[in-house]
Amino acid sequence: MTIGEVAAASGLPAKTIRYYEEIGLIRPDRGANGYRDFSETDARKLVFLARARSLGFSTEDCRRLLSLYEDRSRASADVKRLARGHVARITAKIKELETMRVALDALVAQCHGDARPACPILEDLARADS
Amino acid sequence: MTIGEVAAASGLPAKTIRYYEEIGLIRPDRGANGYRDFSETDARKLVFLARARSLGFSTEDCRRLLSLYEDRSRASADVKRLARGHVARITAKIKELETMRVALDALVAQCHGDARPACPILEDLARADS
DNA sequence: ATAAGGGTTCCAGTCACTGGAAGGTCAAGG
DNA sequence: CCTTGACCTTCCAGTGACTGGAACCCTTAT
Repeated sequence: MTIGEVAAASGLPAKTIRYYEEIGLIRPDRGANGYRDFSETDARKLVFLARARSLGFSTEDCRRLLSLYEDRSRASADVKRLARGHVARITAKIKELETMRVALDALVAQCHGDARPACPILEDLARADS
Repeated sequence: MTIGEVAAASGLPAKTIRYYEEIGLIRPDRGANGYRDFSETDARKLVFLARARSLGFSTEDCRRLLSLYEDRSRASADVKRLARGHVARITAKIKELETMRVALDALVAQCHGDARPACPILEDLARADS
């Protein structure tokens, strides 16, 4: 398969697939003309990567997940631990964003939003203790 | 004030303050020895920036907020619109992360997490339609 | 004289792509 | 046979918001 074909099959842009090769996530063969030649296995890995990335796994996590995926003697505990760590990071990020949103919502609610300059939002930003 | 003093006063690392000067968010004077010499106004701006960044505003948003902050004839509506846009982006990001977390939680719950290779997490990742 | 603890600049790296330039390859149509 | 267009290739630069480090200067105290 050409890069265009696996791109269509995986939903990943060709640029991204080249990048994944560059960082060693995949190693497609090359044809006589220098074009990449993707096997079914490569295509499956790309689908795997697309899904893992869409779940927010870093490319380094993806590398580990791929090697677990290919390791028939893996322990599911290893996969689970990795996933749990990722969930923890996501949860922390959500909390951080929620905190911001709560603070911002309060400020936005207080602001008249008219033509006058008085603005609780700017006043808050200028306060050192907030 | 020296950079170390405003760093302590604002809570921002000196490196970050230099970066803010580089991108034009502040323009501190220079002493005869080449050292940056921060005014009270600079210090207040840095506090403002620290707070705005902690609420997740981008540096470009910060630039606009700072210019509104300094504009005595501003309309609070402009500030509010900017803040609302930011809240919308945060909300969208939270939704995206929540979606990931729900999917991941479900997968983690299904995984035995033992020494055996069978793993619903990897099986999901390998599925093209998920 | 020197050592410590500031300050300065500049360069490189982070993460995961993305855009663009310059050029090679291939199949189809005139 | 030539061209056109759609592919493919590599390489370089840029994104955002810093952060680390090297190499060097300034000030003060000992």
